[in-house]
Amino acid sequence: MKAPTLADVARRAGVSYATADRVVNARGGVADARADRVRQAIADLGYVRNVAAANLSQGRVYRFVFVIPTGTNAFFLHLRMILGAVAPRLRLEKTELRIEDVAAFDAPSLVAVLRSLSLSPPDGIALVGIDSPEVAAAVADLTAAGVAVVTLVSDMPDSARHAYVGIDNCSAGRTAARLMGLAHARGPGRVLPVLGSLTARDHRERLAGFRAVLAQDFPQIALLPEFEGRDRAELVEQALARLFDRGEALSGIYSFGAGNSGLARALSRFEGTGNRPVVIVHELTPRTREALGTGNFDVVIDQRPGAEIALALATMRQISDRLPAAPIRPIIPAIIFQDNMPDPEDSALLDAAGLDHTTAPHGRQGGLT
Amino acid sequence: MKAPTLADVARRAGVSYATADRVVNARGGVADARADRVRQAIADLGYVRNVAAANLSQGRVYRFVFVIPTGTNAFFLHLRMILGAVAPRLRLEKTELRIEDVAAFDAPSLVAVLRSLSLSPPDGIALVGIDSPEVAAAVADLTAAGVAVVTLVSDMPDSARHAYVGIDNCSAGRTAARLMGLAHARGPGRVLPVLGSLTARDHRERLAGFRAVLAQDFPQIALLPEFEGRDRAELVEQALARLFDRGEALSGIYSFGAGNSGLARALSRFEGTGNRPVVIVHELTPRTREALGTGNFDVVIDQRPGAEIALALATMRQISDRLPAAPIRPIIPAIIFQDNMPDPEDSALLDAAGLDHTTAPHGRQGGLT
DNA sequence: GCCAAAATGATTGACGTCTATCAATTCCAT
DNA sequence: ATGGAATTGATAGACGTCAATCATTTTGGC
Repeated sequence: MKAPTLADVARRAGVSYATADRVVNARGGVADARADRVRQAIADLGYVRNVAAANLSQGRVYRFVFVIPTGTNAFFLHLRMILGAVAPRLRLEKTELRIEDVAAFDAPSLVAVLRSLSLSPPDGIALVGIDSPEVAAAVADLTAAGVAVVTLVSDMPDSARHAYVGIDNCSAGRTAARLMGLAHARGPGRVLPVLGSLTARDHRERLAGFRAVLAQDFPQIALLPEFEGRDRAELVEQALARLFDRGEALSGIYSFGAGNSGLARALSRFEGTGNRPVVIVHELTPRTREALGTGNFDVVIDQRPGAEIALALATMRQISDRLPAAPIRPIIPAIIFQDNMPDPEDSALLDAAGLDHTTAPHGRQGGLT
Repeated sequence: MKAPTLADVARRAGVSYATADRVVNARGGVADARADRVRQAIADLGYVRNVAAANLSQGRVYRFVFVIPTGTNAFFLHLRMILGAVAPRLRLEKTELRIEDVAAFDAPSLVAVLRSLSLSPPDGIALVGIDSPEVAAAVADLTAAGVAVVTLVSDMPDSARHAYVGIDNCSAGRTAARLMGLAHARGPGRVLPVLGSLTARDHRERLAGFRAVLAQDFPQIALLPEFEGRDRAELVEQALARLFDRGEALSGIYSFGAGNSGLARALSRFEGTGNRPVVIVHELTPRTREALGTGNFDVVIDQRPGAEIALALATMRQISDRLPAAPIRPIIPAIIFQDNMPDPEDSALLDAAGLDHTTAPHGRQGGLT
C-alpha cells in the first residue's frame, strides 16, 4: 500500500523508466501517444513525485528573493529583521534568502529590480505590489520564465502573479469601523481617517471598508475627510496639532498608514485628561507597542509579518516544486490591545504553522485512516 | 560551501563512517573517547542530519494520533472535520493521522486511551490537557518511550509534555475584558461571565484574565458571579431566561465555554429592541457565525483550530526528527466581527504558514546571503 | 602472553529521483 | 528500399542516510 514510484508508472504505461521520466520532466522527444499513456498511468496510480528524493538527487537549493521597500517605515524594517533572523535556519533547509531594496511606491524602480533579477532568475520572488502596467508586464515575464511570483502586503490582482500573501485589507477597514462603532456605543462622534497614500491599493481598500461599515451601521458617527500623511510622522503630527489647536473635537482616529510616532506625539496633549479620542492604528511596531502600553492607542491591527513571510516562503516553494496548487487564503490579522501584545522578541520570529504541512487540502476528500 | 555530511564528520573526527553512524543513531558499542570526538566534530562542522535523506532511506511514515473529546461540542467537531479533511493530503507527505475518541473532561478515560496507545506507540500524540496526576504520569511514560507529546487547546504545564499548542487563555480573557470595556466607554454596566467548567484550566485562565482587566481599568462595570454552563446549551438558555425574566439588566455577557446556541436563543427576545447586552463568545462555529451575521453576537474570539492542528503536526514532526527544538509560541487568536468572518469553507482548512519553514529560528544569528 | 569480548573499520544495498550516455528500434521522406 | 531523423530502451552514477554484515583491531582480565 505504499506510494507509487515513477518505476511503477512506467511499468503500468508499458514504457521504459526513461520514457516516463522524459514525460514528467518535460524533456521532450516523446511521441504523443506514448506521453498520453504515461499521463494516464500517472492519473490511474495517483502518482505524486517525491520532492524530497528529487531534491536530494539534484542537491537542489531554493533561491528566493524578497523585494522590500527602503526607508524608515517601521513595518518594512520589521519585515527585514524577520527575514534576517530566519535566513540562517532556512539555509539548513536548502533555502537561500535574499533581500533586494527598492524605492517605496516607485514603479520604475521596481521594474528595474525585476528586470535585473530576470538575468539569473531565482526560484521565487516576493514583492510588494504596485498598481502599474509596467510592473505587471515585468511580473508576467518572470512567471513566463518559470519564476514563482507572489505579491506581499499589497496585491496586484490584474497581474500574472501566482498568489497574494497578505491580509484582506477591505475586511481590515471594516473591522476597524466595527471597533470604532463599539467604542461609540452610547453617543455620537467625529472620526478622522489618516492614511499613507491613496495610490496604494491596500490603503484604498482599508478606507473603503471603513467607510462602508460606518455608513451602514453607525450613522451617529461623522466621518471627516481623510488625511494623507504620506507615511511621514512629522506631517501627521503637524496636521493633527493644527486640528486640535482649532478646537476640533475628535472622538476617534483610524490611522492605517505608517508614521504613527507622529500620531502618538500629537496625542500626548491628552495625557491624563481622560478625553483622548479612540485610536486605532495598523502594524505592531516598537512605537505602536509603546503607545498601546501607555494607553495612548487603543487598538493595533497587525498583519503578522512573520506569518506572511512563512506563507510566502511556503507558497513559493510549493510552486517551485510543481505541486498541485493549494488555495492560498488571506492572512488573518491580529487585533491587539495592551492586554494581548505578543512577546516583543517573539515578533522577530516566523509565525507558527508549517507550510509543507500547513498546506491547505484541496477539498472535502475526507476520511481518516 | 555546502552542508557537511556524516562522512565529513567521520573524516574530521578521524573515525570511520560506521563509527560516526553508531554515535548519531545511538547504536551503542562506541568507546567514550571516540564518541566524544565524533560529537566534537559534529559541533565543529555544524552538522545537521539530512532528515529528507534519512526518511527516504528508511521509507519512514510518521504516525500521529489526536486524542479528541467526543460529544456535540461544536469546536471539537470542527477539529475532527479539519483532521479528516487534511488526512488525505498528509498521506502524500508520509504522515498518517488517527483520531482517538475520549470522553470529555474525563481523566480516567484519557489515561486508558494513553495506556492503550503505548502498546504500539505512535510517533506523536496530541491531546487536550486535563489537570490530573494520573494523566501526567501517563504522559511521562509516553515521552520516556520516545513519543512526541503535545497538549492541545488546554495545557498541562506540570506534565512532561514536550509543548503546548494553543492560545494564551489568560490573554484571551484580558482581551475580552478590554473589548467589553471599550463598549462601555460612556457608562456603567453589569456583566455576566458564562463558562463551561471551572475544572478546565483554559476556562479558569480566561476568567482570571477577564476579571483582572475589568477590576483594574473598568471600575464602572460590575461583574456578576460566573455561571457554569457545563457546555450544555439548554442549561445556558434556561439560566439566562430566568435572569432576564427577573428583570436583571445585563449590559454584557462574556461566554467562553461551549453551548452558545443556547445563549443565542436566550438573546432572541431582544431582537429589534436595540438594547441587547454586548456579547463576546469563544470559537467560530456555525452557530456563532450565524449569530454574528444576524447581529446577535458582537465578537467571537476564535482559537483558529486549523492553525493549531498545523502547529501541532509541525511540532510533533520536529520532535520526531530529533531536530533542535524551536521555541513554540502560542497561537494568536482571531478576533472576529460580522465584518471579518473568514470564508466558511476555508475554515475547514489548515491555517497558512508552513512549519518546516515556519519554524522559528533560534536566536538573533542574523545575516542574509 | 593468551583469549574472549569489545570496539572499530570497510563495505554493500536500499530509498526515489535526476541527469547523462549509448544502443536499439521505429518512422518518414525520397 | 535506404538513409537520416526521431523515438525508445537500458543502464549507471549521484544525492545522504540507514541498516546490516563481516573482517579486523584493540582492550582487559587472568
